[in-house]
Amino acid sequence: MSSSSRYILSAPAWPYANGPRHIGHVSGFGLPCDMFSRYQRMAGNRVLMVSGTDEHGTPIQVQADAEGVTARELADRFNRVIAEDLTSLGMSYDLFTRTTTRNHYAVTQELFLGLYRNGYIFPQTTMGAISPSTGRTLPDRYIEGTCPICGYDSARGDQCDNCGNQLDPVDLINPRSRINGETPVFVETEHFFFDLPAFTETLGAWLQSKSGRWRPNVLKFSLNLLDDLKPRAITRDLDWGVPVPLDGWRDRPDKRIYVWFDAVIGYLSASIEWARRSGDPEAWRAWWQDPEAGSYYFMGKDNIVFHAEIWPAILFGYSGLGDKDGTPGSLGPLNRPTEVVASEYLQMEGKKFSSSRGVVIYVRDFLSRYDVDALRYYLAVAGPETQDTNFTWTEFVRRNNDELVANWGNLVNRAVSFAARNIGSIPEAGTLTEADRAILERSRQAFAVVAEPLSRSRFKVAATAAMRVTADANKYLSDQAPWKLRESDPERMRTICHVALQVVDDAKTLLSPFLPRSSQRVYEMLGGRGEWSGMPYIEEVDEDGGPPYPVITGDYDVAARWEHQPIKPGTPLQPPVPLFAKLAPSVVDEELRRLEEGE
RNA sequence: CGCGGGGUGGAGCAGUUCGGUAGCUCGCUGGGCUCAUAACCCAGAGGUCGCGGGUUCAAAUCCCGCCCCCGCUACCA
Repeated sequence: MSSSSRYILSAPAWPYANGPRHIGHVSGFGLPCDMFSRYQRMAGNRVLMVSGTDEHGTPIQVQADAEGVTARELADRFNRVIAEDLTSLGMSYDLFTRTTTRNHYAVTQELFLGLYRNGYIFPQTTMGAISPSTGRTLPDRYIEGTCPICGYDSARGDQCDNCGNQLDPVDLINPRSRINGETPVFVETEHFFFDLPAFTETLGAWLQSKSGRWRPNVLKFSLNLLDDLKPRAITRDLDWGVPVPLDGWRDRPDKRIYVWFDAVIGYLSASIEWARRSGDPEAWRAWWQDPEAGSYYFMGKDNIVFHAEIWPAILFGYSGLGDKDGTPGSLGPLNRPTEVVASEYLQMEGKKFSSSRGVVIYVRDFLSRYDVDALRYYLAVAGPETQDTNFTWTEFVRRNNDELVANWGNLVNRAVSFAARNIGSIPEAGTLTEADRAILERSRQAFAVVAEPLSRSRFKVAATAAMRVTADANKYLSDQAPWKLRESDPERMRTICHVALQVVDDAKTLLSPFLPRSSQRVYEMLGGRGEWSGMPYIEEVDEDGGPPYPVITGDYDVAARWEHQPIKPGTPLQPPVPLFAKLAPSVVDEELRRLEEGE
């Protein structure tokens, strides 16, 4: 490991365990984080990428009730489904766990206590809606009724869709539960509140210091939120969740910590779980307490408030750094996010993704028909990086055929098959011409050119820059036309092949963060052995003999390095199998028909 | 209403922070090549940068006003 090696925490948002993942989900939190992490590892940094399924909260309880299973059973099911989805995408998690582990409960309670002791959490009695049949909190968004302002009869508990006014569910006329139609009762209930206003100054200064680094939309949005910070209830009347770790509360079956408070703590608890599984229980500290360590959080834009406001506030408060000061909890002070990387939304053929309306393509279905790297490429170059973008099958087929296949796949194919047929192995380079030196120099410089945007999560620019190398190489081959030199100048032909294969090798390195699977194949084509791109796998684990559960993990200490590596003359070459499959135009119609049938 | 994002040749986008008459990946037209998954290479056509004002020697880029699209509200990132 080089002396410039940094500890990098890669923190992709925790998918909610209420169904399989579709490509809109993974376009925001998943694949961007994996591309970033793979690059950082190749650049020699110590990456820890942790996440898991977020399994608490009312929506899972409601869905479980509807299916006649327990919340735990529902969470178990989708935890496994989601772990499989993410593994098949090649998401290089060091640990993908879940929020229903004993470890997570303990860490969540520790952070709650740290904040409580520092005065950032306080109890307060409020009026809350309760479902009379279950006794559970009925969140505002599950209540509807007649708007007291305009008389619209399907106003939601928090806002009227008709007149746009903000509402309080207590004021609704004829309030009813959206879950089962019953009339909610409003009762006095005691809850714990997180004192967000106590972090206004701290968060403001912290956010200001990120100016120029973060994506402007994230920063602007976050700064705006500061004007109106209110204490936030972080417990609910519910039995599905992490118990409140205070005397008189600990054993109550009807009070639990709010799902969003415990979900963000997952980043820390998963790091601690990873450390314990790795054999050094203290190993997590390098990523959370080393002042030089970086932490990068990836999510969709709807999660900005939790990652740029609430989670930093929790970390400040636990570290004793809010407006009320305090002392760090027993884990010690914890690093705040270096950057919150939020994506916009992916649309599906011009519509919002909707599983119930069938406007959706699930990861599993997608990958059963198409190459994972084709999806990764599409989302790298056309994903919702700074604005909403539209996934269309036409565009997917086009990107796959005209860019991935025609440009990169074809370059590999023509370069390797020509050399294999005419030479049989990687040839030595003879005397280099001006053109040879130019293309080699360009591909070598590309490492810095691509690294710069990649390290700033500008994937579109980075992937395009990497693809430019393959276009240059295609041009080089056409200009040099080695096929004309078979008889007249075999020596020159061999040099050209050497140069072309070297650039192919460089390009496969440059494309590895985006296309790990195909880069592995090119690596093998050119004589590489063992693992170039580390791939995740699922492992069954338990906690001290407790119930088993699947985690995603992997060994990513592999051959891939972010650097030009000289190819080895003499390495035998075989005529290659095409790297990517060209898609028939009929794919568009087939998929659009599937979409229509789903609706 | 408010907040955020966007409106650039046929498509998808970059450029707007620190103004100097427009770029990328494709498509299209014509030509070339034949190593390669009819892939590759060259040339060309195609844009008054949403609309209207303003500042300036000069604006896609700064200022003012307006229009339209998307999201922040929904089982859903």
